[in-house]
Amino acid sequence: MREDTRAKIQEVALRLFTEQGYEATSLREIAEELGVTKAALYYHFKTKDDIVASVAGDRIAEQDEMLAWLRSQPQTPETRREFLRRYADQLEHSRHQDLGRFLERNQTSLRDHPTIKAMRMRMLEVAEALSAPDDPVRVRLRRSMALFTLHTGIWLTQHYDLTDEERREIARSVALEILEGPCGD
Amino acid sequence: MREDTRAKIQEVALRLFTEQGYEATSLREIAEELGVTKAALYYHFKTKDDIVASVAGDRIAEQDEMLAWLRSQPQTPETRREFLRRYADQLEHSRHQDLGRFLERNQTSLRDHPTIKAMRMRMLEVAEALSAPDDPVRVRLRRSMALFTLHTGIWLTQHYDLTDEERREIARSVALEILEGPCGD
DNA sequence: GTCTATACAGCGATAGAC
DNA sequence: GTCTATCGCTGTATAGAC
Repeated sequence: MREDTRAKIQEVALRLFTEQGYEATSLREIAEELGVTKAALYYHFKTKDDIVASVAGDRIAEQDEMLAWLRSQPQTPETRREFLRRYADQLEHSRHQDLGRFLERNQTSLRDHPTIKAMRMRMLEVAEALSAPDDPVRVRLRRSMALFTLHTGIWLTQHYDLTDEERREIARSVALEILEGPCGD
Repeated sequence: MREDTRAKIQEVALRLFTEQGYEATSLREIAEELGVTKAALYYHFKTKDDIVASVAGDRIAEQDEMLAWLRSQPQTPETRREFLRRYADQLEHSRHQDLGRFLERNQTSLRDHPTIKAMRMRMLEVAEALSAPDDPVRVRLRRSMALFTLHTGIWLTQHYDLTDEERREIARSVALEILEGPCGD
């Protein structure tokens, strides 16, 4: 019963941070929802930031895995397409989507947070790894935007009457369109 | 001398909010940088949020203007291209770029702020107005991503050794590429 | 009109009792 | 492992000096 207090804190905190924002959510709120006091949270986590860091760790490992795979493959259009599909599949898992939504919505608050900095750096590395060293900047930018479409697309289509699966499918197909440029690079 | 205290507050506040985040910047910081007390700020602005609202007002008017122009034109590829160019030109003015960067980085903090809500709604309306009522969702999404490229592109290319003008030119050309899709819609 | 002085509740964080 | 009590700081508010 007491063993998973830590996990419950992570769960409640991530949900409230995503709904209301990181800074707008007080430790008192989190504690009250769990039926404990603020100070009890400080037994499990050193700081408020620390709650976030504990959740973000897994995601970094996955990004590193994706990056290693991408770099181990030959730089071909098919590799890039396959990477985008894998990336989209990863986003489907709701835990990542929750974490992703949280990070997207709390960029400023967490800008100087080391774990979050590491995650953003990985994101840029991934975007860069989609291009060869001699590709011009505009090609790099276009491919980065393809990656961003997977993240943004699901949010941008929220106000249409679609299922989540349809949203993902549309985001995926637009991302693939953008990836290789007009009339196939 | 005292007349432009208000303008100076807006200027300093917007800069600090952008650099450090909205919630992470205290009114004491802003006041100290201007050589006044916190309470002086409350003479000029009712609340902290109110400082933001006062800055965002101008931008909403401009968005409405852009929207009115776009809706008054025939829905052709050339209209859309021209709109993207005008939008990019507007972004060039540093005041808008500052405001844009600020908003981008403080989405959560300001989510429930009425003026900011109005701005985000305009942004989505603009993205929607790039498409006809019977365009499929994937075409709408692609065109929205073209618009976003103008905002994001300048940030994404920050770590290359380019002038601001080169960055804008690249963002503009990639946005135009994305706008009309593979092999020109 | 423009600002200072002062007060207040709530915040993240810490110390120490149980 | 959780509590109470407390710290310095925040945004907000008002009374009153000039």
